[in-house]
Order: sequence, then C-alpha cells, then structure tokens
Amino acid sequence: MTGRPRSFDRDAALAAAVEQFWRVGYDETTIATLTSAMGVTPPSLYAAFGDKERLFQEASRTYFARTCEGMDEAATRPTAHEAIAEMLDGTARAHTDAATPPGCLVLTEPRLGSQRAAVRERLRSRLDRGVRDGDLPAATPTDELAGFLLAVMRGMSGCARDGGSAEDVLAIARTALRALPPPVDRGPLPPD
Amino acid sequence: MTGRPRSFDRDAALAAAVEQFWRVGYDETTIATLTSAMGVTPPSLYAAFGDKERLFQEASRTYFARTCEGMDEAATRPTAHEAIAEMLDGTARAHTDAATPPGCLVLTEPRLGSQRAAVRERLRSRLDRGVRDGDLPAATPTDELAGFLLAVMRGMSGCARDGGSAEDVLAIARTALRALPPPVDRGPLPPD
DNA sequence: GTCATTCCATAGCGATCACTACACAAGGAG
DNA sequence: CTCCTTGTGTAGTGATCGCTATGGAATGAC
Repeated sequence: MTGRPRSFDRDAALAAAVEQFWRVGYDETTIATLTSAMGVTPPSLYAAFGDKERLFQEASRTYFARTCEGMDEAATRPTAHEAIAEMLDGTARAHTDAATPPGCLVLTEPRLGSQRAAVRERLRSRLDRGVRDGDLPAATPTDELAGFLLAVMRGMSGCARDGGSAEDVLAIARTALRALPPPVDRGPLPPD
Repeated sequence: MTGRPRSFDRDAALAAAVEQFWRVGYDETTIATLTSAMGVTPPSLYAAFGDKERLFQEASRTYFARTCEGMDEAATRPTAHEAIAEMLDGTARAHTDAATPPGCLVLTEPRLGSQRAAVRERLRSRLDRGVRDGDLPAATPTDELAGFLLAVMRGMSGCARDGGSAEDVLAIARTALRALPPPVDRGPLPPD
C-alpha cells in the first residue's frame, strides 16, 4: 500500500521541466534532456508525471499561474493606465530576467493558445474596469486594445528571445502605452 | 558532361518547400514531408538543394525577398505615417491571406533573427527619412520606434497563427499607428 | 522474518529522424 | 552502337525519438 518512497523532489523536478520547456519549447525538449535536467530516470519521470504531453501541461499550468499572479497584482493599480503600464513593465522584466530563460513560455509556445486568450481576457477585463471607473473614454474599444496589447507582449517576448536587452524590451512597452486612449481628466483629486 | 535532365521543376519544388517551412517551421518540417510536398525523392532533393539546412536557407531567402519587395513599395508613400501604415496593412493582409499559411516565416522562425534585424532596419530607415522630410518630429526616437513596430508585426503574425481573422490582425496594426508621434503640420494641406 | 506495494536502474522496444549507397535510366559525345 | 555524365528510385544506414518491460531495491503491514 505504501511502497518505496520517491527519491527525488517532485516540485523541484517539475521546476526543472518548466525551465526546459521555457528555454527551448515543447518540440525541442526531449525526454533525454528532461531526465537529465530533472535528475530523474525515464521510468520515474513517467511514473510521476504521465507522459511528455501531461508533464508539459502541468509545467505550463505552473508557469501560467505565476504569470497570472503578476498580472492580477498589476491590475490592482488605481487607474487603467497605471495597471497596463505595470503589466507591460512586469512583462518586460520577466522576459529579460537573467535567472530565467528569455521571453515567455505562454507567448511563444504554439499550443498554448488558450492561455494566451486568457491573458488577453485579463487585459480586456482591466480595460473594461477602466471604462467603468471613468479613467478611460466610454467609447474605448477594449477588446481591440487587449488584442493589441497581447500582440505587443508577444513581440516583447520575441525581442527578448532574439537577445534584446531589458532596455530594448522596456522601450517596446513604453512605446505601446502611447497607443492607449488619453486618460480622462476627472478633476484635481486622483480617482482612487 | 550533360547527363540526364532533371525530371522536376526546381522553382516549383522550392516553392513547395517554402510553403512547408512557412506552415510548420524548420524543426517540424521533415525530409519526408518535404519530399512528399515537393514531389521529389530524397536523393533528388539532396542533389538539387544540398541538405535540409541549405534548402531552408534558400527557401527563407526566397520568402524574405518577397517580404522586402512589399516593404520597399510601401516605403515609397510620401509621408512616414502613410508608409508605416501601408507596411502594417500589407503585413496584416499577408499574414491572413487564405492562399498562404497564416503568419510570417521570418517573424516566427527562431533562426531568422538576422532577417528580422533587416526588417527592423528597413522600418528605422523609413522613419529616419520621415524625420529628414520633416513629417516626423526631429526628436523622434526612430530606432526605438522601429523596435516597437517589429514587435507589433511579430504579434500580428502570432495572432494570425492562433487563428485570428484578417480584421483581428488589422485592428492590431491600426492601434499600433496611434503610438507614432503626431505628424508635423507642414502647411495648409492636412498632413493626413 | 514474509509479503505486498511502490520506486529505481538498465536496457531496449518500434518508429522516425536526416541522410546516402547502389543500381538503373536518360540524355549528349564520339 | 559505346562511353560518360548526371538524375532517379529503392532500400537502408546509424542516431535519436517517446516510451516501457524487467528485475532489483526500499518502504510499511503483519
């Protein structure tokens, strides 16, 4: 019933898998590189995580959860402009963090389209709140704008993957903010 | 000296190879799918194109030449705003043309970084001309702006690959234009 | 201790990868 | 026709892919 205990840290092994998928993508990641990076033999990998596909799903879910944390925290900024600026800034920092592979797994991996849609939905949701709060014009095309911002984030990821510096990626984010509608002036007091 | 003549159209076979690399990328394209799509057996492929790497180089060079044609033609527009708008519009149309795979080979394939740098350079060059012509402010950060536009184009390609419609991709292009500096008023005629 | 259960390590499965050896076919030169 | 050159088609190379059969090691239950 109980059996021999596992000889490796499952979470640590999963983190190593995340790092692999993140750096070279699903297709270029092989079971051999995974077992090497995770410090685990193939049978142990399959016993603990199923197959390559399920391991990738679990890895991408872990990765995506962290991404969403960052976005949700940035979304708490009082105005839509500040929130979007913080999201793009955090994205730029994450994409060029020397401690992790460049770019973003969700924005790069072809098969993670649904996660990208979720990111876009989060962007739109924050823009919608900006319209409700009155710091964005009522006529703001929030869905179009969210699609644009997702595209910019993807471009930032690609720039980082091509070796772009943190400043290069940040410059993209800064420029993208110019495409937002001008903030609505709501009087002498800050709206929050 | 003369030998047996080739039994297939080299250009047509190359075009089929371009289509393969374009649709699924370098890594996912196998010799087997290439020979099938090109209507050629492996020895003929290797005799005519070298190996997979050289075939890809020739295919991407062919593809890139067409891309540059489109950009150079768009660059002839009188103002920088019109030229950039035309480039983004042409990009959007190319990325969602039903007759070709969605997205862009150059903007998608990791190993084509130098071609992406060339696209960015073309964008910067046209922006620089806009500054010289006086339809962009003298202080315009043309290099940063070119990096931003390349990122947007990459995002447009990704959107198309994710199944985005022509209108979705065009909306990204339209929104990106809002990030350009306002045109310099150069007299009684409206600059737009 | 014995047993059942679970994990680990070696070793290798069939399939597919990029690529090619070999024999033959199709042309020009003489 | 006989050569010579070059392309074609079959069939298969060693390497690597994702994945697993098998046997032994490590635990708890009794």
